Amino acid sequence: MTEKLKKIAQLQREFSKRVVERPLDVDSIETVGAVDVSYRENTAVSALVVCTFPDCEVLEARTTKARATFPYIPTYFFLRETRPVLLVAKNADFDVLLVEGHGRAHPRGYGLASHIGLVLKKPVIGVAKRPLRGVPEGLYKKVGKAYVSVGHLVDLKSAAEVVGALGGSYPKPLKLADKLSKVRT
DNA sequence: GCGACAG
DNA sequence: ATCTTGTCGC
Repeated sequence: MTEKLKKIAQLQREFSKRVVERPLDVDSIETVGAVDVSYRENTAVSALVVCTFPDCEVLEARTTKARATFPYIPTYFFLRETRPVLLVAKNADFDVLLVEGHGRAHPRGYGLASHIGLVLKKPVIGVAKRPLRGVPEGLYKKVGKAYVSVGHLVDLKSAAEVVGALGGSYPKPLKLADKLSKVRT
């Protein structure tokens, strides 16, 4: 499997070049989406919450289930959560998306948030609770307790502004998505 | 053997 | 992430 991972690592370095970093007009943002995934045995439950920006009034909330097909391996996290995230974010509408995980703040400059951004072709911001080892501090910015990094179609400054405008120690939309994904049925 | 890191 | 009671602290 390590051989497979080496190929994946090379792909990450290549896709990393496709990531677009540019200012995002924060004043024109009207809605923010947030996705998080929780696990129950072999099932991945993903949740999406779309809120108004920056007041966080919930406009939409949905969940979806999928089989967890790949284990969690640090720096290869996107292999595990891309499917669940894309499933729940499909056809959803938002100006910018917050993803639980890193974007550029990754050893190869390409985490889950970057991958989701390239696939959706929408602005995505990576938000994590802890930094990954061996990642230059300049690749992320700490806002409250959140480690913010560029996912796609946004630059670090704008990304930090967006998360900062949401207030709180950790972005509320993500807290809601986290909570929703853990609802027992 | 040592070290150990998004979720 | 998840398994889990009580418990220390703001």
